[in-house]
Amino acid sequence: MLDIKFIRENPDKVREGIKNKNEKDRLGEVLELDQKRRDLLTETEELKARRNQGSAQVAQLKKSGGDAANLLAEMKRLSDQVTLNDSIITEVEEKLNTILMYLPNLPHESVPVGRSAEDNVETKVWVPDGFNFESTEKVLDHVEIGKKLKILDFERGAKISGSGFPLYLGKGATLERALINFMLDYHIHHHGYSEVFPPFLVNRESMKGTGQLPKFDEDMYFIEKDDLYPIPTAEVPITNIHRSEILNEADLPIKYVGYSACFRREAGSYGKESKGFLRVHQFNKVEMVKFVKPETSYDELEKLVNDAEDILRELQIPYRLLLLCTGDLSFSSAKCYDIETWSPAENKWLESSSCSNFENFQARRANIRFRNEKTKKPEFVHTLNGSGLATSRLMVSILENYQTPEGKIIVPKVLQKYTGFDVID
RNA sequence: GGAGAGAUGGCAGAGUGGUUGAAUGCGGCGGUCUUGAAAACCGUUAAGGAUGCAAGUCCUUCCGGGGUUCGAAUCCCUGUCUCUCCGCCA
Repeated sequence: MLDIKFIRENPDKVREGIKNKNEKDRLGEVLELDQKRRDLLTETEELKARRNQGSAQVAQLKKSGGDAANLLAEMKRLSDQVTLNDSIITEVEEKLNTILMYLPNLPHESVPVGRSAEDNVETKVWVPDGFNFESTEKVLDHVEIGKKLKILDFERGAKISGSGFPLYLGKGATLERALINFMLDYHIHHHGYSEVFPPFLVNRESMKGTGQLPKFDEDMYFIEKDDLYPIPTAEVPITNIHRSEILNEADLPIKYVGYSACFRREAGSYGKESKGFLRVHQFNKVEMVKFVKPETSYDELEKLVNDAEDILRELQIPYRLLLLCTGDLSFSSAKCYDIETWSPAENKWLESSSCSNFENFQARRANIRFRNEKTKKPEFVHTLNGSGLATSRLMVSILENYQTPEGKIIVPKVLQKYTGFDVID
């Protein structure tokens, strides 16, 4: 959520940011409602002040045994007016708030302006020693090799739940588990994150806090009976750990890493793009979340990206880094890097991680603050998060990049102590 | 799922309709004393909003929502959460 004061004072900046994000501009309505609200408040608060004075007078009169009948009648009228005004104010505030909740975060000035994914900027490509994009070796895609080695079974997953719910079998299941454990351990021991294991179902407030609601209701699974949402990412429960709290400045930055299953409806996607792991309703992800002081958040973003890259370098998976342009930036984020891993069979890059700085957009929604030691006043923190990483697309890259000509899979060296085997055949 | 108890400031904990935004204690901050520190003593210490150049003034908030009343932390309804007991259960 954007600061209404900032909007009021910088309407042009806000307008430009919204436009660059290809979002709908409802600034006129916002400014109008804001003005209306303030006018009503001023008027009503004056009435309330009079009511408070009157009430004190009544108390005084009663104590001294005087007659308060006339005063009480006048007070009644006053009070009715206040009640009426309050209900109008509530109405105006609700309207204003609804629009504000649908306004996107503004892009940071360092983000390239662009319309779509075409305009994203590739900032880095990393490949293991001896890697060659032009390799002519025949590689089975992850669905074929998964079936052949009996480690992935998309058909039976579909039978159990529906399409997009992968079933891992045997060494495939072990490899998935190993990958998750490796990534968690690495972030905990090499990057200083503390581990959390969050709930996978969250309430409405949590979903609003991180920005999934109200705008993206259609993308979420929802359990109506209990009013709970299966999480689309661990970002939601982990960021909400500190909802409505005032943190100690000395404790910042706070860095959490946690695993969760992620549930996404992915309504409207179909065809080739959704084959196998490429687009699924349930996948596994290790997520990093940071709460930081505002002036450090862009440095923290660079570190966050590097933490995610470390995993790929350890796994020896080719990847590239994209700086997203304004038009491809998500609703809540001010700046975002995507990390894409290489799929030789698809002959393209697959998004495996997304690392974002939300500045205080989420902190405002979720009311997450810290007490500034100098001013003694609470201020909003900046929140960041990044996948470190999602296993599904990463698994595609592993199964394809570690394939031998005979159709076996070599287990990446760093995962071997987690799997207990070094080859899948 | 059933029965009961509870939710108050950073923490603990008073307060059952009228200067209670809230006693008291702890903690924090500033000061006195001290060579320094501790102790003791004194003072200070919530958040959000409206208005104003500012000083300030005013409004709201005692888990959330609704109600009664001139006036609600306090009374009524409702939701959520916590605790205790019973039931069920990985």
